Amino acid sequence: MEKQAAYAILTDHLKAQGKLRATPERFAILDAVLQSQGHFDVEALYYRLITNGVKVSKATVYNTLELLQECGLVSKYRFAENTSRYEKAFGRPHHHHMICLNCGDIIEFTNDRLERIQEEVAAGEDFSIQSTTIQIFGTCSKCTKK
Amino acid sequence: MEKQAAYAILTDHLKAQGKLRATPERFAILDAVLQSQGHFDVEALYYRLITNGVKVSKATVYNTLELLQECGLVSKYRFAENTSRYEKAFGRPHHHHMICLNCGDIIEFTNDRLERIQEEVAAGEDFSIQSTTIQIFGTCSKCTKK
DNA sequence: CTCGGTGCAAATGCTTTGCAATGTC
DNA sequence: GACATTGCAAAGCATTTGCACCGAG
Repeated sequence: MEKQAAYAILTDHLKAQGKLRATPERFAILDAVLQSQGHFDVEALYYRLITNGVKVSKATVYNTLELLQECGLVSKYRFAENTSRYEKAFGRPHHHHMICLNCGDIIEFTNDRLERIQEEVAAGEDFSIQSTTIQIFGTCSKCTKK
Repeated sequence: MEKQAAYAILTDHLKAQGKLRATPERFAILDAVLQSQGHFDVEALYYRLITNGVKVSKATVYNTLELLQECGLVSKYRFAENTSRYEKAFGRPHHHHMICLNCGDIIEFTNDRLERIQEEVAAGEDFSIQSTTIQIFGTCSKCTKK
């Protein structure tokens, strides 16, 4: 089950860093992230934690999300707004986004050729890739029809 | 000369919108943008304007940059930080960025195949593209060598 | 002369920080 | 016990807003 694997990744990361501690808050936040669907912002995640009876502060949510990002369990995005958006990255293939500027809908897509060309381009500059983001802004089919 | 063409684009846009006025501030900011090299943030542009003796407020800079974005004279980006970055879009081909997470350097690149595949992907979803952004995060060659 | 635009400063909203209290190791 | 981590509230920043004044049309 994915939960155990994700826990293991986090635990390993904590140990690997030497001084990081395994606190209940960190695992509670990881839980909440695993249960999430699609994209979420800190506000929504915090709200879900609180209403589920988990006592955490927003500061801890921010800190932990950064930690989870470091071990590849969540991805952080910044579309057009001034809020950061996150999404669970565990057990999901690397993918990109089409963002509808009208209704805000986000369509995910994957494309091997895009990945390969990006690698080629980076290699040409001796640039070593850590992560890539492709965002296509425009109007989705639903909004075009209206 | 590019300045005249850019002025014309802005003037046309103002007229086209019906109620927008041609104020000296708007053209002064456009001037400053045209003189810019690479990416800049509001702070830097504002500072350049002030030190050049142009009296504008930051609010106007924000407003005008949005206006210039609407008529395609500047592009707005959001890399990882919490500041928006802009760059002059006039007379430049559509391009993308590799961002070095170590030194912050930004390498620009263009690639026709990437553009074409993006179009294909969007077409497959009946999504009509307005703009696209590709960001490759990682380590640049200079930093790798160190 | 009318209303859109500007400057200023205050307000907003996301994110970070400082510090005492807490609990992991 | 030592010290990383937490919670809380205050501080920071980038960006936006409200409003009186100004000036383009």
